[in-house]
Amino acid sequence: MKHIADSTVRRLSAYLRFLEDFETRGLTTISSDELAKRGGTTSAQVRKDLSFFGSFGKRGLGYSVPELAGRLREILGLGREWKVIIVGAGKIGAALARHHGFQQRGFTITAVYDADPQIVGLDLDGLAVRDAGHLERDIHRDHPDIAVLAVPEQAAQAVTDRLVRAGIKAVLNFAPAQLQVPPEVTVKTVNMAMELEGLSFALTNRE
Amino acid sequence: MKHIADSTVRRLSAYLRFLEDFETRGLTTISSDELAKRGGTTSAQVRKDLSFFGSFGKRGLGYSVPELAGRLREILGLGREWKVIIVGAGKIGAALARHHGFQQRGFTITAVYDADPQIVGLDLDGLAVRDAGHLERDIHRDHPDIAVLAVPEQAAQAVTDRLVRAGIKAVLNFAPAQLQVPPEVTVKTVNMAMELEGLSFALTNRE
DNA sequence: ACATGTGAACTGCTTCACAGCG
DNA sequence: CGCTGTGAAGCAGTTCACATGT
Repeated sequence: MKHIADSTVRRLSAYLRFLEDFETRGLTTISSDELAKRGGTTSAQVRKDLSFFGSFGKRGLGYSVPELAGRLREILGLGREWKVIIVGAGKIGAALARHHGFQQRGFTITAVYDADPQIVGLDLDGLAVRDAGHLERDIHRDHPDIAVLAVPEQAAQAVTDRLVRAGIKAVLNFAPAQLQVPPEVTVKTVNMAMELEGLSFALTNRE
Repeated sequence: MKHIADSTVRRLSAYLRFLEDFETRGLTTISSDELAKRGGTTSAQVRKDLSFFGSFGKRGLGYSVPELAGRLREILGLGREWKVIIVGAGKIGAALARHHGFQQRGFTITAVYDADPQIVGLDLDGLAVRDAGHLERDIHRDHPDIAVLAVPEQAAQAVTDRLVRAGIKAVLNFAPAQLQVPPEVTVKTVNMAMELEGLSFALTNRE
């Protein structure tokens, strides 16, 4: 398949959210222009984004809401359950483990790990924190698809190396570190410090 | 000033992190190439990024670590304290309030708000959760610089409108919503659901 | 008539390559 | 000589504009 830009995937994800909203409101068709307005983009952008994957619309009419939503779920790989493990049960890891919003879209948290004996064994809304020493064993047994990394900066690369060696192919990284991974592994990094500094820059340099 | 790309600012932020690491290790000079390797980019990119703001290096030698770190702090606006309020003290908001990592770089959490009477008054590591009804009054009195939005999706736009009307110029948004704000307000959105879907897409469509 | 789908034009970020200077 | 600083070239993502289909 032709390479799809990251920005395109993010917009597809946004379109799906809007379509689900329209779906619950009982609307059956939508135009690229309406979709664009909700997503803060342009109708041409919407049509171009969708065109990478086929022709889903009817000329002169627009798109069928349920059909397009279905196609987007397919494209984004949301037609199945993804097993997610959380590594690091500190403040952020624990908050994510307790956050039940992911379940909705098919992301199931199957385990939470920590290296601190004080934390191992704690209950997080029904999930017992496991010993990080068992990561490899558990990954070989349970085959989780995605690892959420919420460990301290200094541990991030070492833990990532272990996850990759054990077969993990997708990592959502909350540590403020630039992770090195082989090309077959996908990493998305959420760096709150960086975002705050981006705001600091904007506040400082606005004219 | 010439417009600076978002990607450039994010890299500057990363360079600063590496420089601080070098600083603590006592190194005094660094080349664009070393900086590039740590940041997963190229030396030309590093030099181009810096060139927007001046000429900080010595030809044939590289950059002075403390000097460049200082210049980057200046550029990013980190030479001062930024007052940050957190709106929404649910799982994510509370975790952020307790996360002391922000303090390090000059971001001080001055208040936390929630609309739920069950939550108002709770103590989060020394910060009492305030009633969201007092947002406007407090903003006029305390002049916070940045608002972190950690409220449910349905409330996100309405709360943003209140913040903007009260004078907030920078928002870090954790709600899965596309916020509408006037041009003088900067918004950065962290959308974990979208990141997970990006990983789902990558896992589904890798060849 | 109306909205899609798509080459072509455009914009802007990244990479190249080399002149300039310590 | 080595590494920076920077125009020029290259490339990728966005926008334009219109032919196409209903």
